[in-house]
Amino acid sequence: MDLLDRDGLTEREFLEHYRAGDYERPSVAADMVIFTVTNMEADSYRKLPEKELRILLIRRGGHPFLGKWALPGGFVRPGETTEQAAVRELREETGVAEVYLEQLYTFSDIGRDPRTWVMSCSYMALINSDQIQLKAGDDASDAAWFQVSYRLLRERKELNEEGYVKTFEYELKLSSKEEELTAVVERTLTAKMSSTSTAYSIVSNNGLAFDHAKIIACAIERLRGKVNYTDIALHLMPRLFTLTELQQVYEVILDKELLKAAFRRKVAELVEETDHYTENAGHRPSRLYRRNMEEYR
Amino acid sequence: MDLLDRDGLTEREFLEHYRAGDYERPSVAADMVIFTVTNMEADSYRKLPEKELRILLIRRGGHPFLGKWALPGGFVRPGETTEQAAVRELREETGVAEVYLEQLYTFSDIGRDPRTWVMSCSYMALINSDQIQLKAGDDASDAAWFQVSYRLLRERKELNEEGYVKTFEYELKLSSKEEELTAVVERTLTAKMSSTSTAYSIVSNNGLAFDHAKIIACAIERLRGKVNYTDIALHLMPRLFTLTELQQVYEVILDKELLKAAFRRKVAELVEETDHYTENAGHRPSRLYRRNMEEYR
DNA sequence: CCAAAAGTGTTGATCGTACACCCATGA
DNA sequence: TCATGGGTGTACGATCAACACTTTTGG
Repeated sequence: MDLLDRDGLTEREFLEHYRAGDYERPSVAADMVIFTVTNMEADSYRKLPEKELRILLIRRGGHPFLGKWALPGGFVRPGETTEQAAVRELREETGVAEVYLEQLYTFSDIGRDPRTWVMSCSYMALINSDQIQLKAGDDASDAAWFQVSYRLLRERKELNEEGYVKTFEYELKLSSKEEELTAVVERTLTAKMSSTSTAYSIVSNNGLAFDHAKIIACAIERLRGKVNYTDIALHLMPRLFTLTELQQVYEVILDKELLKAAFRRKVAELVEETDHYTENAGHRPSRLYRRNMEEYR
Repeated sequence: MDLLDRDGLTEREFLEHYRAGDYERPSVAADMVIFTVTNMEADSYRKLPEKELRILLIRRGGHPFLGKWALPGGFVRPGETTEQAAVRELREETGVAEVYLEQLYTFSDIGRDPRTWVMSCSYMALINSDQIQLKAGDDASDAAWFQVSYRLLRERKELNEEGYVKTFEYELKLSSKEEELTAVVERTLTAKMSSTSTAYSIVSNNGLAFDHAKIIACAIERLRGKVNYTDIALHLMPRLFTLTELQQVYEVILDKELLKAAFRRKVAELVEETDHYTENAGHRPSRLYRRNMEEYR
């Protein structure tokens, strides 16, 4: 089984003498969009608190993009996978270890980092509100949770001789107590006879570093897509929750209102009843549920 | 707007003096799973040819994995995105320029390439049978189209105190005229209270280089998933095709038989009628359709 | 009492599955 | 003529949207 190559070397000999060439290599960063859901206390004692979808951003303390807000992340180190790098960064920034983590997309546009050749392998993480309080903003004022809003602004379609081009413009708004960042991200779908391709581009950007507006847009779209056919949203819930709370989370992710009866039937098999109820709520107590670990997906 | 950093530099000054550190960097390769569908001529003059799903593999001419079969691909060069690298490789290997191209996943396991630190940003390409004949195996006997079969072998589920582990074992079989490669790929879904993660691993592997069995499995799963809710399969069709041919392509991708009536209703809005018909078929002529460029997705 | 939410039942539309049936061709 | 595929109609069940209605609490 010792095949010899053109130079008469076995694989072992080849590897022993292998020298990585002098080709230029990119740096690879793992950047993460960390989602959580928080409560906005309501005025009336009867009303339930409203839910808000938030992501964690870090203020840049050095060039480039000094003072702008960026996704938590960092370079992948030797001996580490991109996923391990993401987990490491996550723990450094939030102190949280066990979360839902999913690779999103690898961005490699030239010039996306003005310093040098850097690709970003991006991840989405979901943290529930239980875990979040442990260690909120570690590096003090340099980290903050921003409320997310992502809405379709405009939709265009142009036909040409070989196909069509569809353009979707989304407005991404991120707001913390002190700041509001806005970006417009465009998704372009180019359909020709024998090809179809999708490309993102940043139309305008106020306050976000690098191409992170794209990455955030990508994450929100993935989250919205998956919410409908997986139990992914349950990773944003504390251990015990009411079905109304779960519905609020779905609503805040999808940015649209859902019907109660239909929603309950839909999520019925994703959750499990407990014998616990909410108390002192100003209205009828609500049964508490937990994630169903028995079935599905 | 000229912010100064800790060293009193503007962004421009900082960038002018920026020197990429001596950190070790990974090589990044773009590897592609190129799918096409071919006809297997049938015996009887009445019968339609059977469709086969195929992917392109290249035989390794040097260490490591000398003699094994690998996905077409190569290192991403400076000044190039991973997608551009994929397009370049695609043209080099097949001579085809306009195809459906989609990024799949970035694999970064340590040791996946025994030579050095290499990540693989993987892509899936779909080529229709019109394009394919132009330039089949460029590098002669070193490239070949392999018929794909990917079947669930076993499914396990283990419960433990903090959640469960589900394991799916798939058999990947790739056959060309001369060779048959087999691999078993395992997908493991680990669900704990506040996290869920999926991991692929190669259980056995006979004839494929690197971790390419994983990449191929990933591509097939993506293709199967998308077939059901997009018009992606149309990229595998020639310009004009019958609905039965399209159905055959769906069947060969999903590896299951579909009902004619239901299928036709489902794809009705993805295609457009033409006034052309098949001829000399040994049975009733069939209307030819083309991809509908008006609507959807 | 009553505001607010918890929770359930019904109806009609849409969609997928399954099956049955008739039509048209050319060797 | 008849094997083979082309093409359509219908019926049943599951799922989902929309709405209406009853129940239960705490101030």
